[in-house]
Amino acid sequence: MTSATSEREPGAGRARVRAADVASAAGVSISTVSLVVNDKWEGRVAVETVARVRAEVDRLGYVVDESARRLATGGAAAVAVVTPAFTNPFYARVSLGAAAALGGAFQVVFSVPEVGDDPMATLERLRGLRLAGALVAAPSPELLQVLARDLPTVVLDAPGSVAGRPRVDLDVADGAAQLARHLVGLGHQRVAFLRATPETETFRVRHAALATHLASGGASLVDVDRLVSDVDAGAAHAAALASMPALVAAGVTAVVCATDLHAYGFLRACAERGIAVPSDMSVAGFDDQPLSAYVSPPLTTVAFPADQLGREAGRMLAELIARGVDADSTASTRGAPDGGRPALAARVLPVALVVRGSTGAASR
Amino acid sequence: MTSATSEREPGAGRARVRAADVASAAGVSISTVSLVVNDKWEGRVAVETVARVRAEVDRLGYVVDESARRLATGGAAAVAVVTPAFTNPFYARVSLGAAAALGGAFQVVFSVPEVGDDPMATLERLRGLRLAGALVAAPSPELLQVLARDLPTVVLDAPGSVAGRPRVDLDVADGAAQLARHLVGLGHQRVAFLRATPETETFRVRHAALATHLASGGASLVDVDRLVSDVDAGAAHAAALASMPALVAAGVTAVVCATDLHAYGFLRACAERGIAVPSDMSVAGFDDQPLSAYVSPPLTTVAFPADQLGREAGRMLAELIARGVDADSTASTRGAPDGGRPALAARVLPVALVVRGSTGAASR
DNA sequence: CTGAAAGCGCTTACAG
DNA sequence: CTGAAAGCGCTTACAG
Repeated sequence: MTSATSEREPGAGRARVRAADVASAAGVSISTVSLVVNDKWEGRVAVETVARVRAEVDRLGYVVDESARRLATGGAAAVAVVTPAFTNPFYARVSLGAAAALGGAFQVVFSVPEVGDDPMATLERLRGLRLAGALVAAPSPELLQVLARDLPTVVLDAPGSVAGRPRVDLDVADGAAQLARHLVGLGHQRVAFLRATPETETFRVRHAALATHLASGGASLVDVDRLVSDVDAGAAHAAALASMPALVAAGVTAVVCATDLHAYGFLRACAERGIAVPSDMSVAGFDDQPLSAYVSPPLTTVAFPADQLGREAGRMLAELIARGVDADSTASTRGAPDGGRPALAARVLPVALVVRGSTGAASR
Repeated sequence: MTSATSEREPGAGRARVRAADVASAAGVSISTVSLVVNDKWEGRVAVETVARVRAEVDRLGYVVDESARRLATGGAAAVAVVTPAFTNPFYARVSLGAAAALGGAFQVVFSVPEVGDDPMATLERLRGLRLAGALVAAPSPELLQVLARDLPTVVLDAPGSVAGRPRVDLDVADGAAQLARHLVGLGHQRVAFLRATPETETFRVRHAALATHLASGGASLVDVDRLVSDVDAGAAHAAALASMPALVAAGVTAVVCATDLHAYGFLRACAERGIAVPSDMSVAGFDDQPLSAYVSPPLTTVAFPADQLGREAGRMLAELIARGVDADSTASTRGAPDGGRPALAARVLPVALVVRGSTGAASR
């Protein structure tokens, strides 16, 4: 009672209950316990026995050891969800959607590159987990290559990167087109783009499609120095402040931001510089984050169906795994529709422009 | 070539490399491979042998199977991080901090209650993972009770709930006090509180401490009907709109919101109702979310050190696990300082009021 | 310095 | 309907 360490041996109370414990308590064999807890007893174990085993399972609080189960079955029960940023609510929603679609059948492991470890190292660690597959959002090309080598992989939001790979994309280009038409309709002639770093495919497409559709509407995307930042409101704010003079000098009347997060920072910079939105300057983003309806003014943005993206990709991955087919062979499946299930190669989700108060008629 | 299914057998290419493969390739035994990959070879394996094994490990791409390793060592290599909401950036930052502190030694598993499964079911699943411990943020009392029963657990941000349990708290009461003094100093006499549901301890304390310190400053916290919502900007916006007339009728000049997320919704409601912030109404929150500096006006709020909270709790949990002591025995350690390490019972992190543009002198 | 063997807790044919 | 036994891929005394 006086010594804190002697009153209880270290780790006491944490002894796990094993199938053997349940078996001896119920007076049956381990095999029977296994059959019962895995619901494979029908026609193989007497109902009374099942009841007896279940009672002991409850009483003792038995839970199957996943490590042992996986080792025995050779099954890979985990799926990795790899996203660029944990703190970005967009990816949180994507992850949630994926977990909803996969959580029943697999343990979902979220990779957290933000913690600062080398993504490759993370991957190595993941490989030890007997992964059944992976979901990779907006990946860098290197990451993609390593991951998909021998693992069923579904890629999210990486428009145009690797053809023929199972993937679900957002129709980012169409979103940019809608936004371009909206701005042209409002009379904007000179538009700038607040770019994101690192510049993954999805950002490149947003930029390029915007330029194309602005041009076909008779307007132009003007290049402004330093109008680029990480995906972070604070960084975007600083970039906006730095390039504001150039923006004004170039006669820009509308700025499209690579993400809503960028737009928040840009909006604040306008407020601080006395630039009225939208009367002096229109501002728009991409994502439609939950908060975008609540900033001032509420943000015009291209809405991406985050949870649908995650859910859809999750479903696709589940099917890929069920087929027992890896990414490479799926790619070659495309040319040979054999009347079986359709190829999984690609799915594009529609996006929608949401017009709110941050865009308006072009100022002179 | 024509049949998509015959060109490759299901799952082909996914055969894992085992220690036995490395062993035979290197001409050594499995034991030696194990010793080498676990860096336990010094003084036990010849350096040339080590080199040979390592070469084969690299060549074959061998990664130790975690399931087998855990089974063999009996080690619990995973730690669960349980937070109320995945999509709330505050908890994302907390989780990141925890992962940073624990990620090296453990696999960190994030529990995602938002997916909609019963938290108790989640817990059962977690138990099969050979958890070494758990971090639980702002838990419901039931959850806490089940979790800590036989698992080293550190509780985060649950002020005043369970005494004597290893925990790290935010000095929420002090934050509320600072905010109360700030408002009193600005001349506010009638203040309202936008409450959060579900009302966990941390929210109760914010509310109570605010009331107390407002009172001691000669001001009062007035009760306003329907001024309550989920932790969500949209829900808060609706609640704000609904209670705005009552707020005005009651002569309230400042509203403190349970979280910044609530404040975003409230701010928008003010904008829509033509209530100027801060000249007509002051608004403040708790959290200091990354975005709070970028809303309009920038939000006065009590800053919580999210990553420090996660990191600190992670460190504490790691020590708890290293000691091989569970939550209960730690509690009893408190009364018996035996010259050993200090009790882990509690740690309180300071918080700081951040004054921005959303609070100002009380309107008439 | 090296390897054969036991054991971690399961699942799954297989034999009764 | 039930159980003994092999095997999943490791780690770790133990014996050489």
